[in-house]
Amino acid sequence: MATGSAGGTVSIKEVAAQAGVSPGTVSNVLNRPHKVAAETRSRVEQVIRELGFVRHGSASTLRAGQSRTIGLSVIDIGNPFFTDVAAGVEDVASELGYAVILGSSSGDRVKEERNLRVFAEQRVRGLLITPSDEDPGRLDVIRDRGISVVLVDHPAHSPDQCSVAVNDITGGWTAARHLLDGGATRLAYVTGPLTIRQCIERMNGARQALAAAGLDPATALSAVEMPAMNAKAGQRAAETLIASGRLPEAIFCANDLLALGLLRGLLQAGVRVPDDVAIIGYDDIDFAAASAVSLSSIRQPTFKLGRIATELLLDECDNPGSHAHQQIMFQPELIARESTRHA
Amino acid sequence: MATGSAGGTVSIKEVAAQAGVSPGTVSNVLNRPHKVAAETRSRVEQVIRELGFVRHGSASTLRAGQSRTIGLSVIDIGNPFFTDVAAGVEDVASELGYAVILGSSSGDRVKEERNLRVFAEQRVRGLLITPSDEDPGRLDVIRDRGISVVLVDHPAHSPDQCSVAVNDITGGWTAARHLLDGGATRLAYVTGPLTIRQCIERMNGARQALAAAGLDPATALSAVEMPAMNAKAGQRAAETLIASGRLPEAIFCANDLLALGLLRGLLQAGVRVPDDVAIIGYDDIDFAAASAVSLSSIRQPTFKLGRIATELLLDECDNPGSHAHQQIMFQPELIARESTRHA
DNA sequence: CGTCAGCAGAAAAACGTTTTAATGGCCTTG
DNA sequence: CAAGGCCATTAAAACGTTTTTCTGCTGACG
Repeated sequence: MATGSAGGTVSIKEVAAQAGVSPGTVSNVLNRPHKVAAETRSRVEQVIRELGFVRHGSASTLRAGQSRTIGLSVIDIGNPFFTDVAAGVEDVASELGYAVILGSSSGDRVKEERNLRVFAEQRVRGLLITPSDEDPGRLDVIRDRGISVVLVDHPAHSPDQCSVAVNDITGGWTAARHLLDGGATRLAYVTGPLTIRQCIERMNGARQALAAAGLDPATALSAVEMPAMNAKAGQRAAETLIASGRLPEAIFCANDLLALGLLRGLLQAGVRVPDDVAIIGYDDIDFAAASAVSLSSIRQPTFKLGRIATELLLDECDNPGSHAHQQIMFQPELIARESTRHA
Repeated sequence: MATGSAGGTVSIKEVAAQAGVSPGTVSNVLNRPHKVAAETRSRVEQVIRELGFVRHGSASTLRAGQSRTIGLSVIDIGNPFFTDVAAGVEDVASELGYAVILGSSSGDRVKEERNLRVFAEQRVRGLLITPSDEDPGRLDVIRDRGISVVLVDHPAHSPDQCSVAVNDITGGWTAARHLLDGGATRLAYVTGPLTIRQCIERMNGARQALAAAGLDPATALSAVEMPAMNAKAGQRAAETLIASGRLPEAIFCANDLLALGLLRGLLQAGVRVPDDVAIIGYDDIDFAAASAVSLSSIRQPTFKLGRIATELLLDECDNPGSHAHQQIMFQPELIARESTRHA
């Protein structure tokens, strides 16, 4: 009941007039209820309900100098990894009344920059970003405006900012170690662009594991670099590998999307998994367990990543004085399934 | 180069002063470049770059009375169906310089309402929403403020608004028809809450197909209603069906997530698919083709849904005079794979 | 040569809030 | 009883744009 169907938009002034108080008092009811006498407060609240008043966010942002929105810039919203992160972010933000502005760069530098500009225009309160490369100047548009930034799935290089990440070196190490344990000595690494930090570090981790096992990483691990990190690219990687004539004994994929595409490509070509080739992915997305041959993977605490990043960001925004920057690093976890079942 | 590292935030006034013009002229350079003499314009643009000026979106929104943001409210951002829609939306919006505010309701009425309020506060230019139920009053907070709404994956009931949907009756009909073609006569329908329109209509479509085939829908199709529509719920549905002692000959799932979970559950219990039970899902998400037994499904033009909905919305916003409301209805498409392979 | 149209730009008001300083009433205290 | 302090509230300025109205100026035309 009591929805103001007054057509147009009702401002704080009209509420004030109707309640017989000044606009300032209405503002106080909204933002510092304890400063208003109980009786006045309830009268104002009553009028607010009757008139269906909704605070004009832009006016509030303009005057107060800070907004109730945060920006979220991910690389690919089509990837369940980022979707899970986004769900975590949305969860916390919505709880606290923050709006989340979404930007997906698709790995496109121009698009990422355009998104950052939109965030800057909106004067987002803070920004959560999984940077698509190492360019440190990229975020200047944002930082120049004093907007806090938390890096997601990317460790901060300096101690003056927060970050939430998962150790990709360990992850790569674990994956390769697992393949070695299965008896493989000739490995391939199917990856996205090697400009992406995650791709490089997972590879480096794998190399370290090979070296530690007494193998020469240069010959024991051949990289297949694809321009994208989705299932389609994985399928094309399968074609490439098959066309090359000599399949490796085991394949480590930089993410599950690549792995699922690769798996499909190989199975279609009559390659048996894991008998002919073992495969391990990365991220442990929900669908990894349901694939044709269930996919071994490296699990990351995705939802948590989003939640904690958002909590850190909002803490930094709300308590600039007491906030201590944190660089949180989670450890990934091996999930062994059929695709790497040892003989 | 030429990034204004002037720390704080630079306003249109400072640009004006620096360029020796009035703030109004700077505004014109920004919004109506053709009204400004070429020489003046380039001088102002030069200063804008030098100072690293970025328009304050809130001030602009406040004064102009309209924002450059749109709201997107979906039911479950974790579902690839909505993710694909979101990708389409983001694509168009970002191209046109609009920011997308994301809200995921998780089917929770309270959360949806909270999100709508946030959209209202932000004075979004327009709203794209997949309503989680039929409640017509839900959107009043939005419509009272004159914000355009386009329904996504939901046909509009009245001709005074736009909608983009896919025919769920046809989809249900097609799915059931396909199962009947495989020789099944005892079917089950694994679905989410039957308060969700899509779930009901797909069921009704299936029933019509049964009736048309001379079967009694009441006995030939038993519904298994789950509280959620994700893989976990699908797996639990498998347990339910197995516990019931008598498996149907074929199962139609209201979406692919349910189907994938169900498939996994059945396979783990030793049920052979499609030999013992055929399964068909809905949405044809990317992962349907890669599952243990590749999943037959009903494909919807998801990305397109998002793109077109956004185009309609922005057309409605930008040309309120000439805009003609459209209720667009796509037809779904059967994708037959192994999970319904006929004997 | 005078008038008028057209154009570039300036000045100022306005958008809806928040916030600071000011006001008046009431209670406490000496 | 007077002075001071506290409290709830008000008045008014400010945030950074956009937009409308207005002012000079230039050039064209009769």
